[in-house]
Amino acid sequence: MDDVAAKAGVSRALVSLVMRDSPRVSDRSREKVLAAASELGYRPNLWARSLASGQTHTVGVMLDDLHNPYFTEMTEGLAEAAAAAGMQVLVNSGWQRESGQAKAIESFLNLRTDGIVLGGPRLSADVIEGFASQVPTVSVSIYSRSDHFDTVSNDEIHGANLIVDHLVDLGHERIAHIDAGLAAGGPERRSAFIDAMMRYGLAPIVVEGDFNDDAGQAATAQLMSLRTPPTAIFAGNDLAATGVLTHLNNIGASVPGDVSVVGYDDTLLAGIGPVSLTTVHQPRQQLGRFAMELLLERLAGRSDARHELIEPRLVIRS
Amino acid sequence: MDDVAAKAGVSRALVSLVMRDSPRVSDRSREKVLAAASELGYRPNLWARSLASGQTHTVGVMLDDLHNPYFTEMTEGLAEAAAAAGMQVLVNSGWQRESGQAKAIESFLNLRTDGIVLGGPRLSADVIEGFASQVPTVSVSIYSRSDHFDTVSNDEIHGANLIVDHLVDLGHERIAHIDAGLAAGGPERRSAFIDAMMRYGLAPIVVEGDFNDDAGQAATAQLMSLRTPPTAIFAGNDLAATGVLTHLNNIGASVPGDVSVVGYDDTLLAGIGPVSLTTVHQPRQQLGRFAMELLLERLAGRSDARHELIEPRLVIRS
DNA sequence: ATAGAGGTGTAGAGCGCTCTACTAATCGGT
DNA sequence: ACCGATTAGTAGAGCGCTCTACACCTCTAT
Repeated sequence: MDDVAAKAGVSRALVSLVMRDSPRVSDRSREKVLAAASELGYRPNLWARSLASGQTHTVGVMLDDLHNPYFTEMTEGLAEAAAAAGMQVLVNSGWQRESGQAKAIESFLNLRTDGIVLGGPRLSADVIEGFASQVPTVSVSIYSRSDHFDTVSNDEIHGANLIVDHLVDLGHERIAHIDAGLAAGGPERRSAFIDAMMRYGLAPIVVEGDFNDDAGQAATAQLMSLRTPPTAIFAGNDLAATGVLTHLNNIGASVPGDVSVVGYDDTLLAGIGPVSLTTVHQPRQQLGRFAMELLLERLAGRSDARHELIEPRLVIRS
Repeated sequence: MDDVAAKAGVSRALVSLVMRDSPRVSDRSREKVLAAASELGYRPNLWARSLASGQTHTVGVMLDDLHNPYFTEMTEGLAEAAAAAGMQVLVNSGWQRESGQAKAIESFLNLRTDGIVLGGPRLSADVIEGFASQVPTVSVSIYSRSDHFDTVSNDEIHGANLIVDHLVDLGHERIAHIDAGLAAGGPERRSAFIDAMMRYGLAPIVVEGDFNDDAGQAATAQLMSLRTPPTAIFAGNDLAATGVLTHLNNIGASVPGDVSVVGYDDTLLAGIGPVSLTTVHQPRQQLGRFAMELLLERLAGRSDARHELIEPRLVIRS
């Protein structure tokens, strides 16, 4: 910066102003500085800038699992919104473990990121509040009523109801749900399913599963070996639903002829021709954009917590 | 840091040493400092540290497309290796455009990351060399013989040959390839496809596409409207192949009955039961780990370029 | 002619660390 | 009793920026 200032015959402070697009610089000086800078190959050091200004212009994004398209698509929306606001995105994986998540967050705190976004936290609200007081924090996909951090989540109850309504409309009475244990959204979807079924006076059939293909297959094998197998299966998410399809395909059952199958999330998978899965759409990229908006509001001064619930919608396929 | 030093009754320099786990500190002082630090809730500012030390301990990872599981899985392997080496990973998307990639890299340069990893660069070797001289750079999935940056790539020629051999073995003669323009691996796959077809004395049918679902659908629509449509389609990657499947499904063509479809990459999508796509497997996480290793070697002082080629294998599905 | 306003530019003290060079204390070994 | 080596700790000058306070110049209105 000193070299550029010397070459342009101005002060270091002026170079700083030019680099930050300040309007307080005359066109003549601006040009001189820009010319000197490009000639010397000068580029401002963003970290030194952060140190001096106290703002890092970075957001730390902790993802439970980089492997899960749900989170990466959310991050995509978030990154877009961040870029528009002139912010960097720092991604850390929590490796599907609580300890990994804690480590990821610790490193964001040390880096003094301007904000933290949690994608599928496995941490209790207490723990989150612990650092949310130090840095604006938004939790995505896990609902909470905390006063200290914002949340953006899907209305799981509504989503599960959409599915049950749809299946009942089609005339189904023996509807089974493959749950997802404690994974993000799993418990809510299960209990909403049970409630909805009870409301219709139908027996809620629930088997244990997880958010992956294998679990879907195994659970379907169990369900189809019942004395009276279900006529419809609501899988915990799309990945599990494809497992359902695979098993049904293996035993020669037709879909939706013999059994109806519904997924959840409307990931890329559901839309593929031969899969064509009816599912609940969650606007993942929008979720990410929303999270970024909340963060920006916090940075702009808002101090009360906001909890956004996003309305899902049913995508009817075959 | 001053407060901690005062509280512990030592100098600021000693606090610095303790925070960096220096062996040059007595156990007694170490305990005093640690106690004072935790009492005051002190945590070192990693950016100030970077400024002073000249090392940022971050790697910038530019991904052509966050949406593509190929890249995120690669990043997963890379992030793991980075964490093991005590480095942060900064992820930026290039939004599938050359200009987006340039912007992403620009920001890494401004941040002075210790290294840059390019996941599927759409930039020419010249451009890459331009910044590779300033910061250690590894390009993943695009082969190059440059002396100025390292590459980790898949043996695309071998992969494309595996596919053509397989399809010819199945008796196909009208085989079409949907290419991926200049996207990572695209040109290599296309030219290897053409060579392999020529070797069999078969006419290489090539249409233009890209590494996404839409491009796959559009290209398939073109192919199927030919007077004599191909009996087999080799898509540039799995994502494009799912587009192929979707279109074929829409027009009522059966796979593999009417048309055989082959993808590339063996992503998550290919393994799904109802998709069951024959494809070429690339060890993506290993690719990422490899890239990180090369980067660490560079940081440790290696100055000659290394170009690693990874052998792919065919995964035969339906 | 003069004061005030607005537009440009500068000096210099930080931001929170690390690093080099140095001092002081301790430790065998002669 | 003295020496050099080792160990433990410190002072203070950076690292590359921003930011506050202030100086200077040119207008315009009185």
